[in-house]
Amino acid sequence: MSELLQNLNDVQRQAVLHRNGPVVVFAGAGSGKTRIITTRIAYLIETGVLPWEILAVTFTNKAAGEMRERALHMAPETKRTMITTFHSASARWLREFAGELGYEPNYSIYDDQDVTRALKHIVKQLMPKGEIPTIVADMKHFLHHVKTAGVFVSEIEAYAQQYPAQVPTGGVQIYRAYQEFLAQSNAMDFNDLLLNVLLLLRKNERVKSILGARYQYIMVDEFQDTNRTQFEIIQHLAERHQNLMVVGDDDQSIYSWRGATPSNIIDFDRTYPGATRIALEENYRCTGNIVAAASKLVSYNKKRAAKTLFTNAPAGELIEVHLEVDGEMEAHWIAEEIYAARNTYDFEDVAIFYRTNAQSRSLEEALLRRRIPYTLYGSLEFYERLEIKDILAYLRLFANPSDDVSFLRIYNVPTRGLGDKALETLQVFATSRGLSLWKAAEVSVTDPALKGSPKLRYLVDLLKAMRTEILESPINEAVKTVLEATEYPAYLKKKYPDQYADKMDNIQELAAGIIEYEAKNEGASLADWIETVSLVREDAKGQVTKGVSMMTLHMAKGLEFPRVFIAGVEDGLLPHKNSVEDMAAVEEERRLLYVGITRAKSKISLTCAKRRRNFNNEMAHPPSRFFQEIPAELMALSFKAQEALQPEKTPVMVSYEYDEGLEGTIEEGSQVFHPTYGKGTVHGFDVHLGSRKAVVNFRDFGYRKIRPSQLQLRGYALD
DNA sequence: GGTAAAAAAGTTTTT
DNA sequence: CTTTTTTACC
Ligand SMILES: Nc1ncnc2c1ncn2[C@@H]1O[C@H](COP(=O)(O)OP(=O)(O)OP(=O)(O)O)[C@@H](O)[C@H]1O
Repeated sequence: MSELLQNLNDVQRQAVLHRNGPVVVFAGAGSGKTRIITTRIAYLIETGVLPWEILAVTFTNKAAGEMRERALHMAPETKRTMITTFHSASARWLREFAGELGYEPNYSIYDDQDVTRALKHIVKQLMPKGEIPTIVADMKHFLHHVKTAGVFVSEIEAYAQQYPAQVPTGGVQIYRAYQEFLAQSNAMDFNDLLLNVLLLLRKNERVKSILGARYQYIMVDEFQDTNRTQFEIIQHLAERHQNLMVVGDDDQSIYSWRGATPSNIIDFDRTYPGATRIALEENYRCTGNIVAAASKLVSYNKKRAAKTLFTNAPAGELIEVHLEVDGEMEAHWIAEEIYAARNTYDFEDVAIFYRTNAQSRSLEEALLRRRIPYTLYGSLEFYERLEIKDILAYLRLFANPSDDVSFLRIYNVPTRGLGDKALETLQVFATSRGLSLWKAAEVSVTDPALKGSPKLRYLVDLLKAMRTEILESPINEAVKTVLEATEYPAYLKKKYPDQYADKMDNIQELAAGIIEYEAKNEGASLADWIETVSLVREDAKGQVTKGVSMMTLHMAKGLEFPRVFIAGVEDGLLPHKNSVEDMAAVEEERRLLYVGITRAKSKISLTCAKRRRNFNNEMAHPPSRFFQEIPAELMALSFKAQEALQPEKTPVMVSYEYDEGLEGTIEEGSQVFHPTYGKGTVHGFDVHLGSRKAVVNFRDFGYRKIRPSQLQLRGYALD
């Protein structure tokens, strides 16, 4: 028997040995689902399948990375197997085939911020008046919604007729204009990556036959989180060979807001009648107490498929519950615990999970104070810094000259005397000729009849020279070239004198990231690096776990750590306040906690804070309602937690002490409160620069004109 | 058209 | 409270 098969139980072995035909593995947390996939990849290779004939996809970069590492460990040949996320796989197929849809292979991938910029631009052109910010936000939400649901732009008209309530005014028009803008910019957003692959597989016989033949064996992990589009892509890819293995757990479905459809796995045999079904029941990861607590908790969900999960492991320690007065103290306590137990648990063995990224800050500070090393995962901060975005915009523009969003960003950065007026002229010109902005700028300064401005000519010449140089030199010099040619450092120094050094450090880090990438991927082009950066947004430095791992509960899925802390287990955070109204949403929050708890191999602590600073004001959160659902005998409560968790003191429906002020309309005579100016009285209204403003006499600041949306109503003056 | 000061917005979760 | 956007003035 192959050595690979020896680390498996009988059921797992059956799954790994399963050769042809569809199969679904449905099992609870820590039962070895990922182990099945990684072992099966290695085993298939060992028994003659070529590494590149296997495709393994999952959902998050973190989980894909973990899977890649485990597989590599078993069979080095898996280096040539595509083990990745849906989005990265799609991006790669589109580099090959996007030409069939009218894109250039060097298309840009637009992230959330780019999408917002593009939408702003479009909304401004289509609806010159009105509250642009709210429209942009609404439209973004709408586009995200329909595109996640798999509604193509060609289908939006019909969709709007069928579900008028789902489509805001102007939605159809905006969707069309948006796709046109992206096509013009040779760009795709994250949803387009999937939709375009699906479109090719549906409509293009050539692509379908090439991709359909390419992968003999396809495996999908975390299948409960796939959406309709992803499942359909997989169906097309597997149609010819029918060797599809999907693996998942409906109790770990935590991406419903991204269109995840757990019925994909629950009703798998409806799509593939006769598919083999394999259930795993033994948890190999956690202690008895952890399995018992998590199982009981998730059993409170009404919507779930029945399953058994047991462990032969000893009961181990109790679930530790700790209550603190505020977020800072909570973080402090966690840091002290980690430090005190450093001989039992190496820092690398410890993870801290939380519901929202914003919570990481106080935790970081506490760890820093104790000098505990840590790695923060999933923080997008680095790529959102303005200096990084600026440099990236230049590089992206050189990889894809049609990229208008990038052009708009660097057009006057560093400042070179090109303002809104000149931009407007350029935009009108570009639209009338159907050209990208850069191309339009080029034409307008070369065509003598158009007498483009000298400033614009300077920009065009600069960009052209830079592009030539960058495309001809090794990619690790690209950042240097941009800095030198644009004199960006001088601009930074002038504009941000005190942050200059920090910002330059960040840029250096970006440059170091390119060098490292180039070393790892021989012959990689600038476009390859940009794609990686757009899709796998981890920090530029090499991602070797150093110290304590910190991440959101979402990101923790699929991982495991000996020692786990979950911070902020409070009503309002977990379940999150935006979810408490809706039963289904609360069930998802419960699953989130289930996922978090089952990441722990030996010990877990759940902490909450009585009060937590939001931005302006503090809010009080009672301990999470989920504590009532974990058997009391499995929990070790600290003294303070004991008091707070008395059942009668934790009402099922919790009311919050949000400082939201009174309900009602602000009118003349209203007593109002403003975050900066404090208390004041409304003395009338005025239409100022297109928006309605309240004229307020503030007690300490006198008269100001303020948008009513910024004011909180505090009562009425007595006549 | 550039800049500083004032006002508004932002924190659910990810590709 | 911090960061981004808008406005007022040069
Ligand atoms: N047959 C086995 N014998 C011993 N250990 C096992 C066995 N199968 C899996 N394990 C171990 O159990 C742990 C959980 O396995 P794995 O990550 O594959 O589970 P999973 O089902 O994918 O979990 P989850 O759904 O919670 O992410 C891992 O540490 C793995 O090495």
